Amino acid sequence: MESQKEITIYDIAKKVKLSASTVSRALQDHPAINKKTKKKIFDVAEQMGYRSNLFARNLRQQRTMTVGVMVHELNSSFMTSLLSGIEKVANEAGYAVVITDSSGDIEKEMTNARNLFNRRVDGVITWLSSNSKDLDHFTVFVDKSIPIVLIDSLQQHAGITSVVIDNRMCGYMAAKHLIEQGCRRLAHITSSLKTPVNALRYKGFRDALAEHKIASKERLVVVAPVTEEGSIEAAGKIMQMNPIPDGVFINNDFAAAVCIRTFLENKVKVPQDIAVVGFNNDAIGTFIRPTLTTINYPGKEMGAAAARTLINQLNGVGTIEQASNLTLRTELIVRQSSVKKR
Amino acid sequence: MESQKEITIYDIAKKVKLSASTVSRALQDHPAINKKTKKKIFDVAEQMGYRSNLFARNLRQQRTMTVGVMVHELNSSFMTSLLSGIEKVANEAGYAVVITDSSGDIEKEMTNARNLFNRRVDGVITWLSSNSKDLDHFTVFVDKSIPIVLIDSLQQHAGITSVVIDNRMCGYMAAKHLIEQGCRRLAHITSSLKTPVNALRYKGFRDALAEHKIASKERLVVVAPVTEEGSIEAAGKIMQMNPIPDGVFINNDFAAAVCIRTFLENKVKVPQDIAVVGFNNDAIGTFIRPTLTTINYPGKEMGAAAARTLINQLNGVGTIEQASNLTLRTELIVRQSSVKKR
DNA sequence: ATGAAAGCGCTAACAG
DNA sequence: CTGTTAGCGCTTTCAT
Repeated sequence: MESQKEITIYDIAKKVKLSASTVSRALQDHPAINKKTKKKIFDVAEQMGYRSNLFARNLRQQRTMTVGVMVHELNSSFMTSLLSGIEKVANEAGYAVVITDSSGDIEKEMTNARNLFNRRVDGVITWLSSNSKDLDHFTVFVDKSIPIVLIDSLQQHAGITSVVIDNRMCGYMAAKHLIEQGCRRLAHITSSLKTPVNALRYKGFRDALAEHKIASKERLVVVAPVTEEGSIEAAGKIMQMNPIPDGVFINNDFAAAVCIRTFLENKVKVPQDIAVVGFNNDAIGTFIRPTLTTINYPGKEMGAAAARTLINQLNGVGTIEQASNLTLRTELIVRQSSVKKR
Repeated sequence: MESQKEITIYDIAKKVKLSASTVSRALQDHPAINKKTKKKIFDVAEQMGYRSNLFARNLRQQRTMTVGVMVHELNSSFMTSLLSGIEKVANEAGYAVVITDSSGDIEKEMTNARNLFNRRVDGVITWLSSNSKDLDHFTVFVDKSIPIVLIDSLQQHAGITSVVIDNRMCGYMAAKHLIEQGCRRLAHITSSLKTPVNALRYKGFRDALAEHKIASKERLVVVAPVTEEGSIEAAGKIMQMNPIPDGVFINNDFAAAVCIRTFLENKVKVPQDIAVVGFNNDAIGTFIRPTLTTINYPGKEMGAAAARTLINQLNGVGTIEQASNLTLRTELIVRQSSVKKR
């Protein structure tokens, strides 16, 4: 059927009776080539079914037009948004995206880093697990001046850019909104206060309380894993508080959804008795009743921003120092679960 | 700090006073190389910070150890499962995974195919949008004998393998289960009967009815888009039927969740008045009350199977003809929404 | 405006 | 067991 043999620029050169260099230049739209010559070469290339050989070009140019993406778990819908943002920007800039998933395994993470390194990716975007990990496996990249962009990580490291959201502001917005709805006894449910991200959200939460001269009591904080059982238990603890809080900021939409259900099952009205603000803007928030007030976590935008930052660095636009930390705006999405006033 | 210059096998060869070929062979663990020599070469390579240059190797071997993944929309959580399955298998076999997303845009899909082609991916895995599209942009791959695996598509095309689930069986299982629960008047909600996938599910549904000598009435089928509004409307239509159906198979978990909510809001009890079976095994199914009986859609397994099939083809194990259609087992997950009997 | 020639780093006959 | 040699397809000085 088809010729199995790949067409090279030499084949084209022979056909048009010119040198390979000229063909190469024409194909790159080099200015110093005669317009007619170019057109002819393009036509012949098309007709012969030529496709450029990227490795040969890569080998020559010492770059791959590829960005590596390392994630520690390929499961949440946040991941899809992130990837989608990265893919869009990278593709538009002519870069391919290769993904690796370490499934939370630190060994595999190192292997993946090594593989990407060997594949000579031009840059790396990575989403580490939330617990503070050291960045040793990235030093290979740093040493070779391969740019790295970290997503949602507060690690500070020379030569590494981070794309984050303003977590303190998120906590602040959540609490402020609850206060504006008339809440005066605010609780917080979180999976842990040890991670920098969560700690910052809690700090913002307290800042808002302080600003409104509301005492923030540590015993109104419930630490619980983000599981169905954990959240039911957390909701139980909230309901046992005396007096019961009139507003709660829950650090995760799924947990918030379970809590709301638990509250309602126990005749605690939402938002009348207790107003609820979640976190993430998961699809679940619009499904449940009352619909869930939450803070949007802009996954796709973060992915896009990370890719854009990386590519700018690759193009030498904007030095690494210039923006070693990019903070994206988040927004409060007000729905029914928190609105006490009309 | 570090030498910016890349170490090549020549540098190693010079250091150990051997030829580059020997180094190359040693690094590949070639059997015909002295153990001691190997060890020495490995050590020196390690110490000099050598990393193999994949393009050079690719250029030489005419393959990239890369599989391309094309999806038509990078948003559902099904996508993440799929990718996760693909990534795992591909990575274990030493392949990198590059993803592209066409965002439902047919133009972009063709460009992506072209790009992957130019990047010389060794094989392609793709998930097309459900409406029957022609496969013209894949002929380039077929012509060059680059294997392609289609996911969840019933397209039949020479040289293209499909990984699918048994959709007819899914519909059959759903209906059979409802019948076993005592339902005798079964309805079906689907987004369309025109897609082959949905048509097959409906066929299975009817087959089960026929098997139990239950009349299947076309007017008990509701076609509605999978949106909140669409599903509320569909639920309304079901409730207006006279007599009201005592069981319904809804082709999507989200739609099923909305329907259940709508039923309950209208004092139609689930499962007592109407038993519900959904489809997909979304996370939402365990969250709602009653919890949702559904059919598991094995995304990760499909991804893994697709990758495995592809890699087998690349390795020459199992010809294309041998398994041009791989059907994965699905299972019914029984939860509260369908159980009438104790 | 075009060509000649070298070389990117690696692998695989072939030869010893 | 190891070395020699050629070449994968492309880009890019340096000439002309």
